[in-house]
Amino acid sequence: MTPASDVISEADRPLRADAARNRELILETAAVVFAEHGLDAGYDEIARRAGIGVGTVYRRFPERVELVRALFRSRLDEIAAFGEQAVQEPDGWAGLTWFLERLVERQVADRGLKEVMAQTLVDDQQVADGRKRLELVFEGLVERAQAQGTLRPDVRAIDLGVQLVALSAITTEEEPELWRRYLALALDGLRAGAVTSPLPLDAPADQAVPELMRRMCGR
Amino acid sequence: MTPASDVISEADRPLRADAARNRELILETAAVVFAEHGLDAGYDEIARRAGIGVGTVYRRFPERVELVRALFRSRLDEIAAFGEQAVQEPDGWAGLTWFLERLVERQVADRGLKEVMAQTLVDDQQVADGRKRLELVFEGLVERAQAQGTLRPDVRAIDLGVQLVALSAITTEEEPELWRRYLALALDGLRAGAVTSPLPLDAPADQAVPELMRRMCGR
DNA sequence: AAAGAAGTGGAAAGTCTGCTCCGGTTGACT
DNA sequence: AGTCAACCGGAGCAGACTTTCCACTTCTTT
Repeated sequence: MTPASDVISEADRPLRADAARNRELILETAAVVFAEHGLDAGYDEIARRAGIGVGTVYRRFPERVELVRALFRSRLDEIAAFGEQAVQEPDGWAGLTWFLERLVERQVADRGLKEVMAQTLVDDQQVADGRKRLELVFEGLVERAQAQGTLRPDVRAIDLGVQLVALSAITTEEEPELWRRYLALALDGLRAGAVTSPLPLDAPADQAVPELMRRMCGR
Repeated sequence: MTPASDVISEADRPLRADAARNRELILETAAVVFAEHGLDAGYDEIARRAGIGVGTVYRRFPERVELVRALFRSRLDEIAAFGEQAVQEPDGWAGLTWFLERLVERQVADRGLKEVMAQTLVDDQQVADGRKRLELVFEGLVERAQAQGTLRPDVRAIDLGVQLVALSAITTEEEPELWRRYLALALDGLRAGAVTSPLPLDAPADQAVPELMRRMCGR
């Protein structure tokens, strides 16, 4: 059908100056809108706030996933970097709790980020890599704190992930920091000294996690 | 305009046999549908499953709240009864945890119930009374366990309510009981012995609770 | 500066969802 | 049994949201 050269040139051709400008504008605006309304905010909201037509948004990002990818590829690495920073702290418990606080702070401030971290709308290599990196650093922190005897030995990193997503729903307009109270309670239950009896179920299997996270984010 | 007698007779007139039958059918079906999809499930879903027309549902319950009221008035009392049963147990901690388990079980099984308990769609005296009764019995259980020195003294009943709603989102098709693991973790953080440092914030103020609950139920 | 390719805006078409309305049916009452 | 008000079903209307389309503008190239 179409010669291969056409396909390549079509994909690689640089955007026209005004189109490139608009692309940036869309990304900036979408970052704000997604943070407020989550990943399925309307395109017209983005267009309106950016002061451009809806058509322009659809032309640049015909698939919503593309927009999401473009926005969150770097964000996940940014978050993982916090984890690597937390490893610097010699006290495993202190490092872990510091990391958890940073994570919830981010998720509370950005609903879109929360949804991306909770596995919704994935299927991108780079996003998957970012999340994988995050998982690894998370597991490292957990295992270290357990080795130091401060974190209870019967939890896995995914348990903390689940609690994190649950916690990040605990905010209000008037009391935006409320989650900190419940994080403190949860942390007191995670200390090695808090163990009373074996946990009644195993941590969720890997393949169950995506559906779980989707549910926790409100369908 | 209309004579007063007309208004009265209109309100009091008993339903025709077929209409009464359908009303029951709607209630039965709505109980199932609300349990599955939450309080804003579509009326057509209810109609379809009941094998009747949408119009019939709308005619009988023009306002959704009326349907919700009719369904949940008794349910809340039923739940409060669990609390009163829990008081029988002399060990305050055992009674409280037993009660919490019953609550989450119910909320996980019935999304509509969860939303009603979480203060959404209220403004009915009887529903408000039911919730009030529930609150009181809850506070009683909390205070008793604190007096017995098993529950940490720095939490209030509303804290348990918040954690409960958060926990009841933790379910999956394949692992419906998963919430039990996280309830166990939360409980370990609620024991008197788990206190490490003062909680960083106060429990949410009463007037902040409705918005909080609404957010936690997914908008 | 002229030509044409690329990009734009927003009106209009398409979709989805909640609700109403009315021709036809059923049950209650005499 | 006949009359009529109450009730039924579901086609279809209204409004919100999503997506496409194209006449017009802007940029790039020669």
